[in-house]
Amino acid sequence: MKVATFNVNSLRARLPVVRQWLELVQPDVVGLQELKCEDDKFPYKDLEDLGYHMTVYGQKSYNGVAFLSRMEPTDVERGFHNPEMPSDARLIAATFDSVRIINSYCPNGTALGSEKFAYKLRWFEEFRKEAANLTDGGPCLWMGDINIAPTDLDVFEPEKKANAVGFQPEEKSALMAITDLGWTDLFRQQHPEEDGLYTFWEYVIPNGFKRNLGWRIDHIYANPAALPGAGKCWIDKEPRTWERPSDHTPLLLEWS
DNA sequence: ATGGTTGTATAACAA
Repeated sequence: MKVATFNVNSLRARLPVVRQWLELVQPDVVGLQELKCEDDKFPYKDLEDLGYHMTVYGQKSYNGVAFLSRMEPTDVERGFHNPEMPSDARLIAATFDSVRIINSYCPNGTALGSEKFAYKLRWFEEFRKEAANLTDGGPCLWMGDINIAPTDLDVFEPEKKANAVGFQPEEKSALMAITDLGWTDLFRQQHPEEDGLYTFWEYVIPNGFKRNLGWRIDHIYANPAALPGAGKCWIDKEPRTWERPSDHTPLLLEWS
């Protein structure tokens, strides 16, 4: 089956792009991020004719994650288990046939030294704790907008990013503390040397997409049990070229 | 050059 992750930056604003892309690519499971709507404003009726189950965890204005899937998922979980964590809608997990998929919209961090930056690090630490047991069990994929570029290959002009949120040593360490437990970055595994392969281009940089001034911050990770099922992993840049695009573009995985 | 754009609590904030 074809699995995808796509930060849509408002699903309602992105309906034409998302519909066209679903019809063109025919993915079996899609993890969406940045819905920017509450559950009761989710555009179920605008998507129902495309034949997807919709499993939603939304909130007002910000964040929000969902699955669109051909098959009905089981064992849906929303948010962290830890009740001490804020209840922002950034995390949804479900099982599709035999594979567990975690779809996350990791915090952006906003600015160095800010409360939101501290929350980002706390969020990754909590995720590390809660996901620690998942690398020992059955097949599991972790995907989404990770909001961290792991290496110099993953961002334009890395030498100028000393103060850039998403490229700080403590952010990379927070991500590595998770991936070191046994998560493989499938796209990087398949493109171990190549730079300039991005999933996100800021709106604010003039012609940033055309000039390929981007970041690879959307990832799909496989645990050890999921590795044998992982086929090709690729970035689909096409929807970023369409009218009123998201600032992100989808990352896909062939899974069997 | 601390700019630029897009989205949502249509004012200010988030990204």
